[in-house]
Amino acid sequence: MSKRSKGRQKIQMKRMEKESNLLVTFSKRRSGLFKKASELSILCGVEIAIVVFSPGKKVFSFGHPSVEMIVERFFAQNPPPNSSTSQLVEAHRNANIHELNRQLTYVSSQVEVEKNKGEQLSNIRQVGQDNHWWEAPIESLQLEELEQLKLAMGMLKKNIEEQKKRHMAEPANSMPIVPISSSVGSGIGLSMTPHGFVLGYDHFNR
Amino acid sequence: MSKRSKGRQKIQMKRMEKESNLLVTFSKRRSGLFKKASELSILCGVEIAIVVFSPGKKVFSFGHPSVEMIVERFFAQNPPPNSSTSQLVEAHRNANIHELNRQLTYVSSQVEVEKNKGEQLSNIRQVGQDNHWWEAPIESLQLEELEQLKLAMGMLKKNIEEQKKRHMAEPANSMPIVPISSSVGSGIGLSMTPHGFVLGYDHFNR
DNA sequence: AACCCTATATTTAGTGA
DNA sequence: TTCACTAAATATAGGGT
Repeated sequence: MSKRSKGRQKIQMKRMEKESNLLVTFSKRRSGLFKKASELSILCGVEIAIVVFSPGKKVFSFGHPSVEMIVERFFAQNPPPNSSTSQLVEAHRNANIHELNRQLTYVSSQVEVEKNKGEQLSNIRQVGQDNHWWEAPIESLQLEELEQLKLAMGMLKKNIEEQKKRHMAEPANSMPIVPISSSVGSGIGLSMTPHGFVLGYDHFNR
Repeated sequence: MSKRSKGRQKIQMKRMEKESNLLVTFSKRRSGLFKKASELSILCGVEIAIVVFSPGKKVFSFGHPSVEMIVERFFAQNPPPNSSTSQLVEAHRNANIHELNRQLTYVSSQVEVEKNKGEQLSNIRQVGQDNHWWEAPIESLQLEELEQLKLAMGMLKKNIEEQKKRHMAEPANSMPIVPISSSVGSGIGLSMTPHGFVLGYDHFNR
């Protein structure tokens, strides 16, 4: 009970040996990667999409505003040679699911608004019953609500994950899910910095 | 000169105010994000693609094996039976699952931030911890936002249920993970590659 | 804008429950 | 498999050049 951990250890940058650790690491890092992407998106107000195939060949994605939108943008700038892809995107755009997407986006925006309000929140007051929570100053209660929301989100997410898993994914096998994605753009850019490796010309000017 | 630096400072999770800092931050974080992606790819031997639009609207991408390939794989997993329409619809459904997942990830991260902020901001008010609104209606809480969320989630789940029914056999594809490549912009081609970037960058070491 | 530095903020490998 | 924890490894604001 004294030394319970040796702390984080340095690892070689090569494929992990132990499959078990690999799986755990994948999960942790994927999560961290998505978080970073989310932060980048928020902090800089930019669009980003990520698509990852897990060791089990399942697919995971992150996108803001959405993977589809980014794909569309991509193609809008640089029409793809292969039309099958664009067809998919096209079809997707017209899909009925748009409604659902819209709703989630809406909820998301609401949370965002709430966040900002909460920031300047230190003491407050009323919430007219007629006021929409996001339009009127909110009180501390919201923090609890957010707390609940967070919890609920986690639960629902887990639920979805569960359903997804039950249906497709599976024991040591594949059974991929097929989503959307992106491709090349026309811009130029890409300039890995730190120590070299700059290509392209990104003159961040507006 | 005593203190040349205050060290890393904590920042709010919201769009950065100062455009100048935003640009610098974007550059740094994009770089970090790509590095993380690269590590994930190497450590776990998985495929991943990222596309980001800079504040200046230029495109940056990372991909292993390449963004294009991953995109293709995305759509290629399920070979077209015949009707392009059904295929598209099918792909669309699958895509939706991930998109939703992605949305949840995003919103959750936002809520998380606010939650933490809220914790240190107040302890006022306590909602019955055992009172889970999604399991039983709560009286004192007029959570319109949660209502919205729940509604959206409900639809989401319903939608997934449907997809499940429609979704069945799907040959697991394998597709070996190939070496490198990835490209940026229309022909420029340079890119970040997990196994060493083709342009000398000291294999991510500090 | 790209880098360098430094003091912190975050992330995460390894372990145990 | 999912959490929780801890300490070491990294990532990065902020400030200079």
